[in-house]
Amino acid sequence: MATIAAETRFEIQRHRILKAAATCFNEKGFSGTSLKDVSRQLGLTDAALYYYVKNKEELVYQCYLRAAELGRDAMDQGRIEGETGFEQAFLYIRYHIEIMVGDRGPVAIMSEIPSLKRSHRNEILEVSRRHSAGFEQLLACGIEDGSITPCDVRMTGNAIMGSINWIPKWFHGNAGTAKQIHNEFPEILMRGLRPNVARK
Amino acid sequence: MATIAAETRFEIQRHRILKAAATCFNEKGFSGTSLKDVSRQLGLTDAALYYYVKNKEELVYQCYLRAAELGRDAMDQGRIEGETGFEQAFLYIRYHIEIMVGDRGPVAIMSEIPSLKRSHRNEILEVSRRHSAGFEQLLACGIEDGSITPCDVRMTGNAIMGSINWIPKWFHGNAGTAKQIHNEFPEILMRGLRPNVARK
DNA sequence: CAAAAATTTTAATCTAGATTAAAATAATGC
DNA sequence: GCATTATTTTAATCTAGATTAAAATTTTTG
Repeated sequence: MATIAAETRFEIQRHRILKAAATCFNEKGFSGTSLKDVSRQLGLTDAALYYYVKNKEELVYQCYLRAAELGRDAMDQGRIEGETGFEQAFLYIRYHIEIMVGDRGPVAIMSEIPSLKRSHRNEILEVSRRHSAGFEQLLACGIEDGSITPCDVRMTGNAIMGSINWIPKWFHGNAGTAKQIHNEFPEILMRGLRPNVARK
Repeated sequence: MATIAAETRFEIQRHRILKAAATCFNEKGFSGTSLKDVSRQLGLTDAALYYYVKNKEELVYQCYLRAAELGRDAMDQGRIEGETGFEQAFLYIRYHIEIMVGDRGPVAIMSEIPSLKRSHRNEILEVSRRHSAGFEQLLACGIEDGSITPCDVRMTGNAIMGSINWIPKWFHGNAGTAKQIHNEFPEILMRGLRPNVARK
């Protein structure tokens, strides 16, 4: 078999595990998925997982870290490529969703932060807050530069992020739907924010 | 102590239990909450819960049934009171959110349907589908009567319901925020759907 | 108030699933 | 191919938490 540097091999397997775990967690929740659920997907034994993560809590934590990283990447890219605040927000959403429903997914929904141990919980909460704040900032910039109609950025952000976070609850890997989602969702989520030339 | 008819007393307690359970489930998930978590909130023993529900699965099931009922009520009321499709959808959202963040809440998020036993799962899925379909129909009516701008009602419905479903993940009972949510959210979720007199 | 019914608790039992240690197997470098 | 390192499995252990039965307590009814 092709020789692969140890670290790479390890990282690949670790990565597969995180994706399998994310699938399970999204579907059945943290406590609802057993390590056997995860390992079975990979043709492994549950005990094998302990070679890659310290324990189950660590597994969720890593999933969340990865989710945060992917979200951050999407936002960075949106920031770079968009001109106006609107475009930046729009592109961020587009990229984030593309990742969630595409090959790099599934991405774990951070819906069980309370299950994490204190230090991890605090870290994820912090990262999560930063992400929300970043999005709100995009919106604020858009309002500033006139590309977004004035609104409560906190609540608007919550609404949009909620929609995005909920996607894995109803999307289960159908390719057609995936295309539909990433084609339509950014527009659906942002269309209320276009400043109107004339509205009574 | 004031004498209360047995059935009423039972129903009251049962109801308190469902609300306490919904709080826990929303926060920590199905498997993540122990019956002790629920009973502790009420000053009871975990064993006492078995007088009201057959088992833990039944408890979630009942929570979901109640959530479905409240959602249905809100939609009915929106249908009755609104004139146009837009108004009906808007009012439904308003009422539903009012319930979720108000005194009748918390309402359980139906995020762990897979944890239900088959028959319950099927029933909840059916009810849930019906609810989505009902909302999509409101949107379709709105498009029909010109109060809503043409759009993909399936995807738009998913987006809006996702926002709503996610609310309990970040709202934790603060009265000020509650007011803000139910004042602003309906507008935030629906503002993209107003037909525009003029848009390039 | 006393009997009957309703509600709750106490004290077990039982099980799934997390975790671990030691053994077995596979991959790699020389 | 051999020695070493990496990976996985087998086979225990251990524990939290669901569930239950019987006893205790509280409420209701006549």
